Amino acid sequence: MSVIVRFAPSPTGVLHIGSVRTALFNWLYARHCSGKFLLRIEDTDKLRSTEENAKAILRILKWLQLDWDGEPVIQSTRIERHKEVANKLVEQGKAYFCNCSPEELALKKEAAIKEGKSYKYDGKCRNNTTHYIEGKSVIRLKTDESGETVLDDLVQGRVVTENSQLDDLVLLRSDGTPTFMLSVVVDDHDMGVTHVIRGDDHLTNTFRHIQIYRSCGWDVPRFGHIPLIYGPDGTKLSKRHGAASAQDYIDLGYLQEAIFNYLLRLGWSHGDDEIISREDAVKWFDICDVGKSPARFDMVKLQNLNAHYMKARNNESLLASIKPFLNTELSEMQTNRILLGLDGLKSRAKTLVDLVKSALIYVEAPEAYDEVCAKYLMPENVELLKDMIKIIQSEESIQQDILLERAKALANSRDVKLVEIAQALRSALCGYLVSPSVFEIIEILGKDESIQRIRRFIDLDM
RNA sequence: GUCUCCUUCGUCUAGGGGUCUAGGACACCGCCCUUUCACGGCGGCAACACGGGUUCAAAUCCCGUAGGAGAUGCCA
Repeated sequence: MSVIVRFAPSPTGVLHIGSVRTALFNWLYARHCSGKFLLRIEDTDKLRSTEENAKAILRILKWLQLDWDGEPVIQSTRIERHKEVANKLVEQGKAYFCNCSPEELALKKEAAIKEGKSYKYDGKCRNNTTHYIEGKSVIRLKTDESGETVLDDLVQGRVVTENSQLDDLVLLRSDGTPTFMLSVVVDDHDMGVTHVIRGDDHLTNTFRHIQIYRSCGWDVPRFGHIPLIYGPDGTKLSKRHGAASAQDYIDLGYLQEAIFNYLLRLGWSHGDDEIISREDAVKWFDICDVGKSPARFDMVKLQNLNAHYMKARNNESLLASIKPFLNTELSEMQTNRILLGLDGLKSRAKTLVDLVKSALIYVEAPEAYDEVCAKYLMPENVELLKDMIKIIQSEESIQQDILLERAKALANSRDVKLVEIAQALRSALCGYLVSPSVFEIIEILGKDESIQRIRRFIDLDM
């Protein structure tokens, strides 16, 4: 039997980073098994679903290179089919019309809570031969009242629930629309899904889903409930923790391969391997190896991985990734300077945002200077800078090694440390005191631009 | 409240009865490299939630306890 999995996000909001991991695990499992990875957009909540959200989901999956098979299934187009299944269950006596009003049920629930009892629908309409009332009736499933339902979960292991815990869930709402419980089961069945890999928050729902499968007489797929991702405080990762959506991480300047690797290692591992390529991930991944315990999201570790993957990228592709973060178009000269400077820049950055900030030295002269730079405007430092201007002017080649040697000689003759000259130059060239090698920067900027920046700095009144 | 699940360094994890004086990675600390800061190299700190069993032997199996999380919708 070939494996068919699916990712079924609802476009009611932005794509959560936890959902991305669910998508990733589904994709990996499908590719590992040479199976199919299907996509279904669960847009039945028409009030909250938007076209933009749906598009954003597809865009992010593409960005992460999680390619899906076939066309995405749009759940809202399948409502008639869902209704058909619900009505058939009524005909077969496996479901029934319930005319209890939401208000009535809310009261019962409130009363139950007051008494400290657990609430579940009391099945008032279950044995009535109630007739359908337009706009009022819902269809409820006749859930097994006794016995137990066993779930042999691929991740969580064997989980058993007493059927008495389950109540008669709503299949079709009073407005005639299907609930998630119904839709998800019907669609998974119709799409031929063999393995349902989803977040752990669905685990208890699964017992209800199994009831529906059985009532319909359908094969129950295998389930794998992956643990949720927590924030640093150990509760479900959310907006409150800062970045929670996939787009947030893109905007923060994380590379696709870093997010892939990070999410992969959250709850899954392969011996001592930390840096794992897509190919190896596909080769090694198995849903059974996913851990049962939830993991906390660690931004710092993501940053470390991101730094690694930035260093691993070639400069052309890094430049392409940086461009969306720049608010100006680059001239050819600026582009070339950045390309040359990227080696020195990328080992110093954690994110693309960092990288862009530091790359600005190759785009334009400093707009402002850090206060600490003022120190290098003292007369003796200005003298050093003037000497450096002479050196830069006189050298035929301003190759960084040569400049370094000349600067060392200058330091010697003036009886100062090289660091004094370097920091003075850095102030002039960058406007701050942390950067790649100043001699490299001079080489890349060229004689004219370098001298111009130094002169401008010397003339400053700080 | 009820149901379900989870618990190894700060974090992600390896481990599945003896090879565990518990391994790796991130973070942190120190040293080296060094024109700054990074990178890189070397080293260090640091964990089996607790209590009972089972066993010659338990991080590993069982039972409790504690803590945490999720579910408990005519949301998905």
